[in-house]
Amino acid sequence: MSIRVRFPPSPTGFCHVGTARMAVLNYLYAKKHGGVIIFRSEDTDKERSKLEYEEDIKEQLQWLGLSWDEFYRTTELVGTHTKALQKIIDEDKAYISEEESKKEPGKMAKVVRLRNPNKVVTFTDVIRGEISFDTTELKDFVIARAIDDPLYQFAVVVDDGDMGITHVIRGEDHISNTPRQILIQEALGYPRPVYAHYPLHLGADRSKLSKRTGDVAVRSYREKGYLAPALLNYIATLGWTAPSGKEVLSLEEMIGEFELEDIHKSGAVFDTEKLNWYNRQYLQALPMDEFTKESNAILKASLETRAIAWNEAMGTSLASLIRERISVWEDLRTLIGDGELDFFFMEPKPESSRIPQGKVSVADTMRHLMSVKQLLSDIPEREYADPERIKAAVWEYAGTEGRGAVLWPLRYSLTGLERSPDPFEVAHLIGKEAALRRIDAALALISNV
RNA sequence: GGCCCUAUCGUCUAACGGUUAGGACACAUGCUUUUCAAGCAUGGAACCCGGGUUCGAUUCCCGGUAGGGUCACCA
Repeated sequence: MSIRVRFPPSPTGFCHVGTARMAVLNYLYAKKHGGVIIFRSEDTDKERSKLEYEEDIKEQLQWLGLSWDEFYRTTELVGTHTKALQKIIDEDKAYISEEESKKEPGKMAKVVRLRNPNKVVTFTDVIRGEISFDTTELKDFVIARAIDDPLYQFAVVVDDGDMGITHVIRGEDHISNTPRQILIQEALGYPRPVYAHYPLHLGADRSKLSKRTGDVAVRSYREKGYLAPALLNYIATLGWTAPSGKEVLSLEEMIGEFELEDIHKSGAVFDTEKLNWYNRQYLQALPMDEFTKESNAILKASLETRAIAWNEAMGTSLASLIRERISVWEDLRTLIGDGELDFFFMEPKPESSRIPQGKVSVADTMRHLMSVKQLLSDIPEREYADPERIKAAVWEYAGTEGRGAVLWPLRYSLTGLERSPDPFEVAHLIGKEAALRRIDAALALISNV
């Protein structure tokens, strides 16, 4: 029998990490065993369901690299629900009950209730083993608001049955719904699928992940500049460990290693730090031209909003330096927003008092700056293209005079910042002419005091 | 509160009765060509508690405790 799984999100909000986890786990299992994946938009709650959310869920899952074979909307299947409902009413396994509406107090409504056989339901969960419930306390629970308006519990069972779902892989918040669904299933005469309930992930304080404990929408991670494969990798390994022990895995590798039995039993805290680490791994692995394209786009946009002239060539040569410093694209926006990269695109504004390093005198600092300027200007233009060559030119002098005393004022004059990449790299990137000009500017500044 | 599930470093986890309890993230310290970043090295850091079973329990069983889930005419 071929495997058929489903992911049935309810389109009542943007695609969140939990939705993505459900989709990933189902996807991995189906792909591993050559099964069929059904995406079913569980839109039975007509008040909260919106097409906009359904679109978002599809969009984000596709962005993550997931796909499905069949797509349905629960509300478009009501015909079959009504038929199934009528069938068990006719068989007296369910009945219509006229009672006061809970949705509209004061009004009478005809809801459908299942005739509960009041027995102990036992089922086997692939992840947790045998679980049993006494369903007596459930009473004759409601399965439809009206004959043509089924509740989720009922619709799910009918749809799963009709679609031949063989494996139900879902969060453990559904574990106590399972006996209820099994009762409906048995009334309807459908075969019981294999169940696998994975634990929910938690917020940093071990509480349930909600809007309050941080970002949960996939789209917000995307907007912050997380890479799809990185997020996917993290989400998949949050609650599942590959038998090989590998932590960084491609979708293909995950499919190859995936088994339901390896899903953990306890809930894991969603750790943004670790996600960032994953993202960095993937950022590092990006082809350089792809990285540059994106970093240039971010750089350009950010500089232009601050009215700083954009320089494509400069941006491109900055790429590898940027790659060393960020984990997520958002980090680059922060970096540039804080002005830490400005000196590559405009003249820096050093403060004269900070040009000398520590207690080094102004006179000595000026002497060093002038010497370094001479050493730099002696470098032939073509050799200036190599930062190593620049370092070599200055190194011996810095060694004898004191590295800090020489290198600090050099770097500070070039960047105007207390923290920056090393002076040789900077001198190389901004070019010989600009470097000499900036040293002159610093000398003028410091001698005026 | 009833019912259900879970329990190893701060976090994610490995271990499937006998290990110096391993790895990753984070953290601390050091090193490398001033600062920053990266990199490398080193380090601190865990078996929830109490009973059993056993020659021997982190591992198996029971109880407690804690956390989570669920108790809708939501999904």
